[in-house]
Amino acid sequence: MGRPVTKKRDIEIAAIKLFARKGLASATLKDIAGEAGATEGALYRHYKSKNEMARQLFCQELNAFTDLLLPRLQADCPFSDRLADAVRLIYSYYRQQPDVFSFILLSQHNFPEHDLLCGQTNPYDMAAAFLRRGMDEGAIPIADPVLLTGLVMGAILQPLVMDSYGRLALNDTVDDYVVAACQRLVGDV
Amino acid sequence: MGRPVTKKRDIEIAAIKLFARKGLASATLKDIAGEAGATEGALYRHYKSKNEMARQLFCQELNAFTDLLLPRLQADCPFSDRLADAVRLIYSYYRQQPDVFSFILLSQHNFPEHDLLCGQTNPYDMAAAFLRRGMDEGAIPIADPVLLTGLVMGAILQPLVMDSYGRLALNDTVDDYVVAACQRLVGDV
DNA sequence: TGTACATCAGTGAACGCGCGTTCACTGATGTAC
DNA sequence: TGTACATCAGTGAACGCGCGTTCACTGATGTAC
Repeated sequence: MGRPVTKKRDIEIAAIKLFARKGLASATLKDIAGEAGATEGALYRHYKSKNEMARQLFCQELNAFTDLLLPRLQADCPFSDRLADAVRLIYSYYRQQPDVFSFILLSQHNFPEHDLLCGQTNPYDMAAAFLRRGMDEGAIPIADPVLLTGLVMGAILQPLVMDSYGRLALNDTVDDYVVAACQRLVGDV
Repeated sequence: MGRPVTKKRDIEIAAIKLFARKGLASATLKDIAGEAGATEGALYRHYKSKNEMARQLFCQELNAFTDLLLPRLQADCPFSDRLADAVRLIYSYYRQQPDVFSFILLSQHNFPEHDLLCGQTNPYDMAAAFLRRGMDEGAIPIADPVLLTGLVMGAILQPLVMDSYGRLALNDTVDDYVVAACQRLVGDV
């Protein structure tokens, strides 16, 4: 039997929460240690440095999410069902773990090259491939898949950003509307 | 005749550029002074502090932009023309001043209360009012204006974000496609 | 026109604070015999 | 079972660096007479 409980998980949860709410640069180790009920030194028992911790948490959480998302995007069902599934998954993931989701969203541009290294795929490439397949299947009109990815991802994610900044209160009826809006956006036929 | 040239404008341009590219917290005064061809002390001849400078630049640039946008949104022409005008203005502004635009986009959540103070209106409220009027006029289906604002703003802005991070190359044909996509998205009739 | 003074953007060295990081130490747990 | 030792998460004080900020000083320009 390995050593029982450590504070590693507490530190991770605290770090994700504070990174999500204050940003990577503004969340200090003092903040994180305080939130986790540990000291700053404890952090270095589990991670090499603050940046290394942030990078590792980012990859870990991003991969956990894309492991759920990818099967939905590649499923064997009509394009519009796959799109609806994906939107609902994203919104449900955000509702269950808002800090994790905000952390991924906010930090995505802070790890320049490691985007590609930590996982086989990143969400943007996955979305572009998904849309490209929809075009190949004749489910949606031909267009630049990368541009359409931007439009769709933006439309899906912006309401979540607005929710996390208190500009919008997400309720249960929202998902259906967003699904329908995305289907209009891609020009579903 | 007032004093001739100072370095104030150089410092502003350098600050906006570095804030846009590195973020408020990561762009240091040393960076900014170096980029502007000045010393760190020179900055304090024009601004009380780094944060004060950032806040002032943000308000100044945001107001300059909304002064252009608002008339388009409130014009006396069909709803779909107003929408198209607004999209084209945004994309043209971004193309002409990418650093300014990225700075506004990135910094928008860093000035909690001053959003409302520095100008009469913020872009999200303006967009929501614009969409509400479209619904009142019967130009688009009734929906939650704030949610629809999120969807539309996200769709419009995300391609610009992707362009600034090199994921997407904006060319001249993009604007037309984005305009059409937004019209589908709002359910234009 | 020339002289004395005021103003002010800019300089560059210095300062002090807050940050990430280090380190000697503690104490609890697991292992060997 | 009991004793000696190894391991390792956690502590908290200390360190040094980089940052924003300050300040005495300079030099150029405008103004008064």
